[in-house]
Amino acid sequence: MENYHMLFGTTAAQPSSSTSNSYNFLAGSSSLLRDNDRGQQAGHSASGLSSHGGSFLAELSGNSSKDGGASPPAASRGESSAGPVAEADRPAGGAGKRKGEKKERRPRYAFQTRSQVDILDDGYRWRKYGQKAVKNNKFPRSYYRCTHQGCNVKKQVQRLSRDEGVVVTTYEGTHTHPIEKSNDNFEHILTQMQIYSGMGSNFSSSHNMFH
DNA sequence: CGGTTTTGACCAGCGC
DNA sequence: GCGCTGGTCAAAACCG
Repeated sequence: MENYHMLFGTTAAQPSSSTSNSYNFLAGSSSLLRDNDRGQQAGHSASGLSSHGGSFLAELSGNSSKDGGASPPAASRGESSAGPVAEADRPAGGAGKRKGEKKERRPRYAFQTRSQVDILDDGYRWRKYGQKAVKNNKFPRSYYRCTHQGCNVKKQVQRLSRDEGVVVTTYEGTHTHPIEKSNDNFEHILTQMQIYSGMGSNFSSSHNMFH
């Protein structure tokens, strides 16, 4: 992930005005999504989408001061307070077992890529833990989590319905361990995708940036 | 066999 | 307060 950070580091690294300038290309994406919905859910579409994208961008670009650092990292996802008994009580499901854990905001980095494959090998190992169909997108969104112990990094991958070739990947959190694979591989994946960096006014493919 | 994906259900947040 | 939507869990299926 460090690689990504470096690659798109120009956005996040900006010391000043770090709020808005980062991820301008995401703004582009939101407009794309808006284009997608083709006006269904009139009245709801604009506000809903804008709010959706807005929060998305907000979380991405800056830390919301809403909670004000309320929760230190609980660090233990597997609280599993309920034993098998609860399972018997509730067949299939029981997702919301943990209670004490609050939402802690962690940095999120998102970008669009153009690729044929949803899952780009970024050097880390991911385990898929969910898949959900989102509104206004015919392609489902996939949720992945880093399999490394103690590493709570998550990422979600979604493909735009309009542009089948465009894949939006959102990373959440920071890896606390080195990459498993060599970085050469990363270079390899660049050859099969183009990164939309919408900063500035025109698109440029990462292809050119690195070669 | 171990790890990963699949898949339906549950839950929390938000809007109405 | 209800319903919709997105995010997560976990058992079962799947795959090397």
